[in-house]
Amino acid sequence: MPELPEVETVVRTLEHQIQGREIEDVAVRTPMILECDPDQFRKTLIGQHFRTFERRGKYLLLYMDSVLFLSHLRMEGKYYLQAPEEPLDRHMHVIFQLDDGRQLRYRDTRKFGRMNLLPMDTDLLTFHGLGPEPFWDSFNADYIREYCKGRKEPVKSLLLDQHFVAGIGNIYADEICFACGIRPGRSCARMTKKDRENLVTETRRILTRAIAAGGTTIRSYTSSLGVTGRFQLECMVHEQKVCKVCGNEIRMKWIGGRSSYYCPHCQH
DNA sequence: ACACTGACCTGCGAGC
DNA sequence: TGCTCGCAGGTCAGTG
Repeated sequence: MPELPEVETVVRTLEHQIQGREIEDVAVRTPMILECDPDQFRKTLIGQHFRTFERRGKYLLLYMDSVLFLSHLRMEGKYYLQAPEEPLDRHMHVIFQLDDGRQLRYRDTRKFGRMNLLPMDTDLLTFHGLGPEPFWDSFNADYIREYCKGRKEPVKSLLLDQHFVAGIGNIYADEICFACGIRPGRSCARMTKKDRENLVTETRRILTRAIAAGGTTIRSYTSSLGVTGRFQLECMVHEQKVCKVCGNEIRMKWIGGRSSYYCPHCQH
């Protein structure tokens, strides 16, 4: 569920909570969460401090003293800051003991999330083949036109393609299509110049609003609250029954293996 | 080269 | 009540 705005919220919350803290110990209870050797992971992180906090697409980038700690929450990954006395449940897979006595706990019911350690100088521009961030100048109408050359896939699938643009998931993809008045199943080859321009502005507008909404929750974080974002923005179409603009019934269609919600009256 | 499908996981809710 | 089944979704490997 975490998409770009939620990951951004998690990054900023962690920055606020644990910047400068040292990792005293690491317990890896579920090795499959790691993309590297668990012993190596533990040994490398012990003694390192959390220095700077960034995001690229849906990846959390935690820069330590001499290593880049990478975390992807996938569907249900969450971080908790808790006291060691608080009980662990069976979904808490990686525990970081901090030098202030607290523990940073990674919880993930479906074990889809992944962690890795990479060199500090890892090139994040081309990292994992990720496309531009929605807020980069390089994500513009001309870029979309070039990317779509020779492609016929649905606009919805395009938005979910992390090589096209980084950070958008199923919920925001539906919302962006609605905001643009484009049916999610329409071929990207049939977008007009105006559609491409709208896609850029509406993507940025919706993500900006969602980040702002997520950001407002940061103030209320307590030490044990899950550092995560549920969807902060009120959805216009995703999982809705009735269109909030025209009152028509919202339809659900299977596009690229994803449930896709749209208003047949407002979107063409 | 592009497009589509299944696997990875687990919890939950619908239906019988 | 208790079981099975399908669905949720991000990413990537595999296939057409």
